[in-house]
Amino acid sequence: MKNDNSNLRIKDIARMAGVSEGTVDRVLHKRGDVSIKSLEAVTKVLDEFNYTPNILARSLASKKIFRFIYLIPQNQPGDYWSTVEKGFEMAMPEFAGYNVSFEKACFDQFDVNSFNDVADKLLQNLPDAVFIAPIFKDETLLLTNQLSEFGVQFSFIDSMIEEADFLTYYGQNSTLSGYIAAKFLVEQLNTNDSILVIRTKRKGSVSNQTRNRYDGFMNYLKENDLVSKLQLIEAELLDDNEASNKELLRNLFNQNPNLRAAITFNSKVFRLARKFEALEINNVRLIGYDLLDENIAFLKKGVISLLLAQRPEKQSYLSAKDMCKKLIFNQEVNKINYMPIDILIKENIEAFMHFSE
Amino acid sequence: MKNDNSNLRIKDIARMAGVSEGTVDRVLHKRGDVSIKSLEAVTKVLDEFNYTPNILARSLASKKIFRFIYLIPQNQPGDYWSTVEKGFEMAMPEFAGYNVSFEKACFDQFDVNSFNDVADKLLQNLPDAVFIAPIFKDETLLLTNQLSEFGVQFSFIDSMIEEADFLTYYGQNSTLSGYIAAKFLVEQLNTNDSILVIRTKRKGSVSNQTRNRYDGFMNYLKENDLVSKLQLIEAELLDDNEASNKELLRNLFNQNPNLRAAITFNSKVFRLARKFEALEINNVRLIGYDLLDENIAFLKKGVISLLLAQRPEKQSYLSAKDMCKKLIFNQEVNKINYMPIDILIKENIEAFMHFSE
DNA sequence: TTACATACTGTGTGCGCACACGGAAACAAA
DNA sequence: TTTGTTTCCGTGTGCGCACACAGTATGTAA
Repeated sequence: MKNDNSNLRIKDIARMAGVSEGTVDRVLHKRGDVSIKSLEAVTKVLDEFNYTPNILARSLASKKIFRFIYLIPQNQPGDYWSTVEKGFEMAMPEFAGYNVSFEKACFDQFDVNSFNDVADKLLQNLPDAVFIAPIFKDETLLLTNQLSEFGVQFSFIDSMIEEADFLTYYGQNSTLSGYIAAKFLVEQLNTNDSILVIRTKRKGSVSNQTRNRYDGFMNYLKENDLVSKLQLIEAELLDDNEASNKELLRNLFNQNPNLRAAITFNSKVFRLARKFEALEINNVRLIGYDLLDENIAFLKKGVISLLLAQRPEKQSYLSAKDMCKKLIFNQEVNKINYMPIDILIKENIEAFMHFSE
Repeated sequence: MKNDNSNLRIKDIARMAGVSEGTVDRVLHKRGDVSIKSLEAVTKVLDEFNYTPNILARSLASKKIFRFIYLIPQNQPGDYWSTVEKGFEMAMPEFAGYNVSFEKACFDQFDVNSFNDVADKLLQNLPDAVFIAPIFKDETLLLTNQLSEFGVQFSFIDSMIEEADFLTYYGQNSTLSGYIAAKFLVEQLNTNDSILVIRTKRKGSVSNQTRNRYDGFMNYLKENDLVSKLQLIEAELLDDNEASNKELLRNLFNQNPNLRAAITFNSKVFRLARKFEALEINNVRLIGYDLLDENIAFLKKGVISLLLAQRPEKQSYLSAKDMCKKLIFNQEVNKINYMPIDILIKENIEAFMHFSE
């Protein structure tokens, strides 16, 4: 290719190839009805000048409407998945001009049937692209295989299934984020101090993310030979019994005066913080994950020392943007994208939140 | 306004207002030659249906080319200002379709005359928008006053001049970033430990940013009553004498066995790190600013413990984007935007860098 | 020969908008 | 009356592209 002359038009290509604009159009859109001779002539000129269509004109003239659907867990304002949804909502107005429409399809993350239901409905009315949070691995794979078969592009957010032929993945390196949490948690501890590790099972299942974070956490302790020097106390809180949870914590702290740090690997550290506040537990370093409204409030108050975050709204926004790049702008995109692991403390949370709009 | 019917066209507005498309066009562009009666009729319909033009069609039909110019210090690959420039370069292809062209105008940040030269040249051939890093306050104000007079929009990056009538500012809260640096630096120190504070004057001047960071740093120490408990050792490195700098450091460390932490407030902490490496100084917590290539390398090696960053490439990119929002998409933008203060350590730098592309 | 299918190609129209141009209408001056 | 001026308004064209449609050329069968 000679140069990136981007103001070259179909008309110019046609003239140079010695054919009409219609023929060039047929080549560009692989519509057929073109003789081999013409095809070669056009392709040659196209390559030589590295023709790129004017996206504005294309979108203006085209009647094609792109249907994008996102499959994520049902959510409430302020929780994790609502932030993910916000990212898609940010993308909507930006790409509306290019005839992209977004549809939402939520499922119950604790009910695989609800996932299958929306998956079935989706397959009956195929969209142009799908974004999936693959909570249910096997069922998701079933869906994505079908999508591949029909030539429908799809992307993963939050976590990924390596076997599937997805366009992009945006998510966090959870193991690493557990590792980092450990580093900050033990920083100021002395030998024989204790760490409280809270593991909440929700409806009997532990998510991949949560498990990976725990593994990363333990890796750090092992690598730095801290397992023997620090005492690890693992406890499990019940999802629905606030009173007994509080009692449990009270006892734990009474029995372990050296308890100086606490961590939980799901996004609900605010529940722990709430208890800490109620029990007037100070001098305990508390670290958690994700920027839920309630987590942020406790971080600002100083009950939570540090939060690790992963910009969930960017995950969805960039997924959508990449899909447009691929389908509309015909650009290449990067397949696997690990989000930065943001370290948030009382002092930098304000600017961080404000910046994300 | 009734609704946000965005697929309403000029033709529809014209019909509803009982005038021709040309008249609607004249109203939209304030081109005059419209009777009061028509003006009112059109304005009424426009408001009622909250008409928004189709940006794609507008850009396609319009022959206007937007000239954006950015005024930043001359830079070398890998240094701070080159990252700022990268942000503008990222914006270029994204907005090229909308007929936006970017021009670069660099000056010597230690020579006010060079700034005045480019400012003069700029005024002789007025662009549509200007982005300025206001290194020289008074001279910048002289320029921006002229720009305001001619109705040329301008934005500040890195730092701002409050008196000027700028469109946006993107930059860091430097005082806060100094405060946070102090928090992380003293975290693991004991009473009577010493902190080395390196202050490099470049060509006799200290930038606002650097001074603010220092102030924030001292604020933290005062607020936490550490000034008396920790010993502060201030030293000044020379810009051009590596050998004597090394000697100076060697002596400092010999004389102060309690030296456990070091910090410098400009972006060149790698120079300090280099000396630390050469002198085989370990066990000293070193904190610095900004993600220069060399800083990152020392962070990964463990010589630098922590870097505070401010996403300079986002500052310029978002400035450019906001300018387009204002001038082309006719959207409102937020005036003052503090960047997040990113906390980078060995473990999370990789994903952070990769993510920023 | 005509009729008709096949293979390919060029032209025309419209997407929504910007903008030039040529007018009409009303009125004043000659 | 004619001529000119001012004020206002509608129409036509083109931006680069997608796509429908009407062709032309050639071959094949009746």
